[in-house]
Amino acid sequence: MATLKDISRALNLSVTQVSRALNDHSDVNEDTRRRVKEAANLLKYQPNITARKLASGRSGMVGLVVAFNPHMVSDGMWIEVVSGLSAQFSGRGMQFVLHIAPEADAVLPTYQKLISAGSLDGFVVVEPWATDPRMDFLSGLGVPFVVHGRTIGMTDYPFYDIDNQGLAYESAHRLIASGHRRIALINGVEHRSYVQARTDGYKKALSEARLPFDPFLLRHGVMDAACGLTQGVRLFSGDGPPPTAVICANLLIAKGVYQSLDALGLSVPSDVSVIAHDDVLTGPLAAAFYPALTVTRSPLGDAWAPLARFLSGRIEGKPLAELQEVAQYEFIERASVGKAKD
Amino acid sequence: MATLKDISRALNLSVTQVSRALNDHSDVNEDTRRRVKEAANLLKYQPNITARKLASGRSGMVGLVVAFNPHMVSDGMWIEVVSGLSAQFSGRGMQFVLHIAPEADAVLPTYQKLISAGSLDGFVVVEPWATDPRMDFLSGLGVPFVVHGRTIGMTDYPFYDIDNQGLAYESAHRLIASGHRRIALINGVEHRSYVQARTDGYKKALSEARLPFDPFLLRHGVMDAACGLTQGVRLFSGDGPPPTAVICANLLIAKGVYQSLDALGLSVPSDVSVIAHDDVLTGPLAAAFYPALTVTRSPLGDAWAPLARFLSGRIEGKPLAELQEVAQYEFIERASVGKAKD
DNA sequence: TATCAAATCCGAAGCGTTTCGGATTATTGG
DNA sequence: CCAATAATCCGAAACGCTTCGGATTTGATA
Repeated sequence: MATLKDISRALNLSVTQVSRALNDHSDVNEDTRRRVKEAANLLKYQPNITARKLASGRSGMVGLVVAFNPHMVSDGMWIEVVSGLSAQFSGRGMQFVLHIAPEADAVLPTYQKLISAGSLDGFVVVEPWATDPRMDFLSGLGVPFVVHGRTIGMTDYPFYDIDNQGLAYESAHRLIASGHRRIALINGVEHRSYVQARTDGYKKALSEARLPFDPFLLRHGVMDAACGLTQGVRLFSGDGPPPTAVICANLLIAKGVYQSLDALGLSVPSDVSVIAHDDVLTGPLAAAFYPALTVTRSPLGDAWAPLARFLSGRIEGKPLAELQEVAQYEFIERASVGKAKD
Repeated sequence: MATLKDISRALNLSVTQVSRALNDHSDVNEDTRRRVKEAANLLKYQPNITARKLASGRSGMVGLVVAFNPHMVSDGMWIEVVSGLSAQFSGRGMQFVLHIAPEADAVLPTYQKLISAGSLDGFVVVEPWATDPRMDFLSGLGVPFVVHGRTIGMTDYPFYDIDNQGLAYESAHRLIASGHRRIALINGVEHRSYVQARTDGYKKALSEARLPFDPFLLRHGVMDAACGLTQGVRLFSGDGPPPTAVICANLLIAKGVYQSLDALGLSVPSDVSVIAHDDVLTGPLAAAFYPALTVTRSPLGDAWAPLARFLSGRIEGKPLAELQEVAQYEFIERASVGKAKD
């Protein structure tokens, strides 16, 4: 483990100058810089980020804190999030670590501990709620963070989000344009901000078309196939009059809905039209929809790069305006939407 | 963020003494210690682990480095591992973090980086191969680590393992005792050390009974239901003469095997006997086997506490003898094993 | 030639903690 | 009453890095 001192000794330079050379400061001779970097390579120098953090306040380490919940065991999305972010940050010479808090109540204290322990430079927070204490907490402490998604209302923090309201609006709007009057929305768990945003978009489309909002047609649940299946059954063979179209918050739900329709002897799109949102997760799902599924599409994987960029930007003190983005989705028309029968 | 200096000032003590008081050193007056701890609480003092690491070489942070592989996305076991370990370490006042390397080749360099960066005290390594470069690498650097499982042969490092050879041996032995002569083993991916150990136990039972080893009956694959299903089909409707019993490396495989037998019109245990190993994972699997499944049982969750204990023991320099354990499994006889027909 | 600015360098302080070596006081045994 | 011992305490150095303020050299400018 070579140190700055070793390099400085070898080159007959001061530790100061070696440090400045390696960190690309301006006041060091180009030739010196070259020699220093050469020597650093030769000696396999790796900066001690502990010492760096102590001296400069920056460690180059950022983290994600999530509460353990039993549901996540079966939900591979976590790995996707963590490895996506990990790759992006290590591409920027930073370290990304995951910390699992034992329960939801422990998240804020865990932040507190990690912060005052002084080992992390910032955090990324995922799956925000419509109103979320985490952002307030971190803001209050002045700790840099970036959010995947955003809260409703004022967002004075960096974030990357997709146009959830827009995609729900457009899905509903297109179905309405095809003559549908009873449109269901099978959404994620309530109070997640993106869930709420989609509900808003859905309602907006309804009200613009002067269609009534029927609570029977709005469903919440964890976004898996089981949810799609059960909600599908309830919608199409339940108490109320069934919808003629359904919007699914993701592909798994759509899969469940297809299964339920199959079981009930209903067919897509002649009996029921379906639109889903496609997060483009890796894994064995998707692809195999028949009839081919019309979707709004925005790859989850597109989020990691901007999230990493925004968080480092925040740490470096860039202005907020450069650190916020709401990405567009793509509307992909396939075969699962048809004219409403009446 | 109070520091030691703040406390020392408030109490008119030296920083040294405050540090020693908080760390339970011997040469500090009981009364002083009490006062110090009180003040620390009052000022919400949290030790700066960055500074601590720099001064003492210990940060109280340990980590797990795993290579990203697409398969893990669908495999919830990771969350289980990470959260189990996380809980145990935080119970010992330590931090546990996960670092995902972009690919298998990047694991060793990632260790290298994290080590010379000087932020972690040690590592836990999981899913060892029969011969595994990670242990050699870490040993060579003198970095503390603990292994979940162990390599074949000399193990001069702390580990927690279960008696894989024993459970495979006993499973095979019992089936042989019930008159079975053709016994299949659907095992995990080759070259994992626990997979190899189980193969060894299986072969040992065969050879003790003077039964031939038939490569047709030994299957390897990722340990999920799909594997159990396909291997089941191949075993029981494939080229070779089918077995009368099958040992499954975990419950998911067993589930797939049950499905395959069901599909082929074979029944348990009259046509085929089944024994599986039960890791007792949380999640929606298991439980629903009919007929009830005979298993060897050793909960994965039992591993986290000893692993954490062993790693901190290693860091504190405890002797190796106290830091190794191979846990016993339990044999649970249920309804899936019967006499062999002939 | 004197002056100034730019380029390049360095010493020293400081980040918050641990720890070594000793200092001070109180206690005990002879 | 003195020396030895135990109980408590403290100053200062160290960990490896960054950074502030200034020093030195060079070249251009007036």
